[in-house]
Amino acid sequence: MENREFAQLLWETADLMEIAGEDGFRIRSYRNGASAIEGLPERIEDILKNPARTVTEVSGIGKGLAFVLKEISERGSFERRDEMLERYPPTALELLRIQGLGPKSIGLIWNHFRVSTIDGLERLCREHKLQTLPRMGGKLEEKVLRSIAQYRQRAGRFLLSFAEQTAHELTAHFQEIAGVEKVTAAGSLRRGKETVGDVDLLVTGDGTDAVLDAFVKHPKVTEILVRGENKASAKIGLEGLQVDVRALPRESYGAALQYFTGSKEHNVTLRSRALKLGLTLNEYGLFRVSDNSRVAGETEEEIYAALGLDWIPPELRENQGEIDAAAEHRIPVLIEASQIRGDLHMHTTETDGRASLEEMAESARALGYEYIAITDHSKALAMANGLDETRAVAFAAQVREINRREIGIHIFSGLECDIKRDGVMDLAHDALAELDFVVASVHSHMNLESAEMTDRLLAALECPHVRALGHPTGRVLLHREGFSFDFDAVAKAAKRRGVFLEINASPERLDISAPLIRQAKALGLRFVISTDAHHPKHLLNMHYGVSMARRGWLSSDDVINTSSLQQMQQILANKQAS
DNA sequence: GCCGTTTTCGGCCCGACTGTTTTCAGTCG
Repeated sequence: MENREFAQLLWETADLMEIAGEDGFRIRSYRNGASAIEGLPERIEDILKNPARTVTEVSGIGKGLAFVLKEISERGSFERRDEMLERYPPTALELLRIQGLGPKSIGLIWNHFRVSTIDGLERLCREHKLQTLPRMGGKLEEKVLRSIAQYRQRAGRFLLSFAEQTAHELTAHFQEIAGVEKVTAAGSLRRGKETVGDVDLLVTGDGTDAVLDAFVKHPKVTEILVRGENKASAKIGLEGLQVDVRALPRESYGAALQYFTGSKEHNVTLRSRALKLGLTLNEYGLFRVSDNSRVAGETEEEIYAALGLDWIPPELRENQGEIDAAAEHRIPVLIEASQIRGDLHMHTTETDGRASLEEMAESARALGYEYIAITDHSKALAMANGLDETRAVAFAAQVREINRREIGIHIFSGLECDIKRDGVMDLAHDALAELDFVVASVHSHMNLESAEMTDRLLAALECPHVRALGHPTGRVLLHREGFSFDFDAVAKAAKRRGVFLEINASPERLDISAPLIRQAKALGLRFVISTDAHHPKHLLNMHYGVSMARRGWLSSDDVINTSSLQQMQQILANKQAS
């Protein structure tokens, strides 16, 4: 069983316990444990199996959770979870996604009406039965109905790229208002998370009231949720992305930025740390408990410093070891987008791309890149007119010819070669040998059993010409989970074979995720960040991949396409031993 | 349920806003 699955069971049990109205601190312990497991670079299962070790080594796992993890490993569930599922049907968890209802209300609704589904809840609202419960009224019924409609439309999350675009638009609009000083996006957008639930915009200056006004009157606003003195919330556009705009006094800008950047778990741990130092932290600043005097608040750096910590890059703020690392000056120097010197995965009109090789090369050169690899599809993707052996060999010759003309950027001949169902590469080895950079990817039969998929990937990695594993989990954000396989085994094989793991920067994929990046880095793997561009404008997606790499604690050394052209030529000339 | 340079017991993060109420619980971030 994978860490993600252990964590999932703890998360959902914690939610059910909250609905049952159990002790909040115990619930928090379950969530802390789940979070710790998700961020752990090693497999829980391995620790459990090793008699010389114990899972209580993991901070956040004590005797109680150790017992729970053992039980999960043995039979896939545990006593308290079973008990909770006897009291509440699992569909009740879905109700937590409906805005306006929390665990207390969901528990109450279940106890009174035995309703635990979205459809049932909708009926209660339409028949005005919800308002017969204490502290519930007609406005709540309306709000819940609206929330249900939106929930059904899009399950509440948005792609990072979409949220970023909305934030840019509003920021530009607000900055034209007189008196506005700073407009900054906080929240999961600032942390570079692959999907975003809502956008937080922080505004300072004298024009903040005008900003809140301009915001709620913005033509794209479809529903105003809150309009207070310091904060306004509204849904934007048909998609219903929620945007929160907060007006702040200048002296608490840093505190608010810190507070609203989150994550929630990071902040909780930070505030505990503050209390131990006799300080209290909120969105207005850091204060002494004894006399309420201000210690810090204008910048994030001074807040972290007052807590004895180095400044922590937003991408790391997930309460997964970054606070201890900051206390011990172990925060790595993270990779920056400006350090990327080439893009090693893109397509052209030769297969399913929208631009020619020359156009892609020219766009990459304009971005200041030193090199690119053209990696069109292989013949298994017939729909995309994938290359067969003859075309692949001819392509390699064509690229050698272009490079002789010195066009201002070096081109590596590449291929995104399909991994067939049985793990065999789509093109013959002697054709692959002609190419500089072969990316191996799965595009078919994604629903194999985990063991079969693992064998398939392991077999592909044995091909001596494979240099990178493309979009390793195959996930498509908000649409499709990644396929299941033994990541640990595959990563170890990739390490042994000298194969690089791709961090696919396409905003719909962002594959692999930060926890997997950390897990792979712990095994000593190196990475390549690639856009998988099918159009010149997609080359600009590189920074999303860099965000993922940063969330995975990577430095420039971990990523091969921060290398100079000369270094890259050496890396690619050095075929791995086999 | 976790944790310990004040603790093996007694703590455990903080505030704004809303709706339904007349003093506050629940939700949200």
